[in-house]
Amino acid sequence: MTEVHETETGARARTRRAIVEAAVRELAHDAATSLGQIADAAGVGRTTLHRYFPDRAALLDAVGSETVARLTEAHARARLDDGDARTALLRLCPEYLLLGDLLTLFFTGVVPDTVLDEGGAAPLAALVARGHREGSIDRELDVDWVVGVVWAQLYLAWATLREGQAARHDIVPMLVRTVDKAVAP
Amino acid sequence: MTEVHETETGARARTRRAIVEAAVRELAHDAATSLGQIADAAGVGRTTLHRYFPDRAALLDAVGSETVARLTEAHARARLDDGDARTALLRLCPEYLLLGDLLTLFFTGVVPDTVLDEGGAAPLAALVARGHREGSIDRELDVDWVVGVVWAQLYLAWATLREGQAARHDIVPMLVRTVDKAVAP
DNA sequence: CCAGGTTGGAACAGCAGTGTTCCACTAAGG
DNA sequence: CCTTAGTGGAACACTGCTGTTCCAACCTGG
Repeated sequence: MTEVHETETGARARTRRAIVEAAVRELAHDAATSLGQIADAAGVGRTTLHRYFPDRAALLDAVGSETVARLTEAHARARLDDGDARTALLRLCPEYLLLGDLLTLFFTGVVPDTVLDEGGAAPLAALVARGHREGSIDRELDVDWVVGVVWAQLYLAWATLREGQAARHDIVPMLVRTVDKAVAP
Repeated sequence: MTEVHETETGARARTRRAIVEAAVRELAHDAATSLGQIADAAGVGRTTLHRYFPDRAALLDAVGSETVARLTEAHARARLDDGDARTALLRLCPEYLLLGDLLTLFFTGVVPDTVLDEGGAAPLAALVARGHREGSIDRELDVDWVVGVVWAQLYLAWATLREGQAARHDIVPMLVRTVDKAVAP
């Protein structure tokens, strides 16, 4: 994790970003997309894609790193340490929802879980554990189960949003409501 | 839907079942498995597989039919019309969980949603609508959202079970508990 | 026992994706 | 202006999957 992509010349950084973003979009839509498809979506030749990412695995790695970075930002914005754990958890939901397609990649396992365990998933588990100690989260439910329920509903919310079956301002209240009720003691 | 596979000679029916079951297992594990992989898992030559299912689409169709059939059985066992809707919904959860890998196929969209809409998914939506009328299910939540929450948690429960991270007798109570709390008014 | 139904293996052509090389083109910076 | 980093396209070999054909072996019931 000592890459210094940020310091590369403008053009390179821009191209790299375009490819990673297109990869996220296309992979979320179909985990088995071809590299050619991703290159097209990025508005870039397949040759160029291979110049930045020698093979599929390298591109997937980059997508993984992107995921962890965006996850970390979301944690910061939700201020997980402020107030009681359940309220913090409900603050986190809309932030996670902003991750969009990354949620799909995370959930469908396109990004290897190992990447995420190394810092992406830990804060949420810690938050739930705090809720257990405080008593703001149902102690009858395993930490893993609570984490799973939150992720599952987030993925559902994103899928609904993406399909255009409901608007964000309709979805978020229902998401928060069902998560709240499910995990409350 | 006028196939008469049941009336075929013993050997043919047995082989056919073995292939479909292996397909469910392998496709749940990896939606992009090759037909050769499925044939191996079924303990059958690839030639034989092609004899029963000319191409991939035909096999997927068969898996879809299997899904609808098993779904219908589950609905019958749960007696969806007995008692109040929320209680019936909670009865349905363990029944659905018995579907195992089929849950994964359903959820990951390996089986085209159109197949399921034609009879697989309707009863659940109808049940939730009844719950809304009765008042046993939270009216603040869309029917679609409630259905989604149930499916998402079922999938989570099955995934946890399949990974061996928890036993069925630990999972089912938590599943029922979170579904109940989430959908209760 | 033996004829018909059933099977598996080998071999084939076709296709799509991958990763590579090479070369010509462009545009931005010194 | 002219160098140079960055790019895209064409072509290539290679791999793995698909769907097909053909044939030898096999049981299994009559």
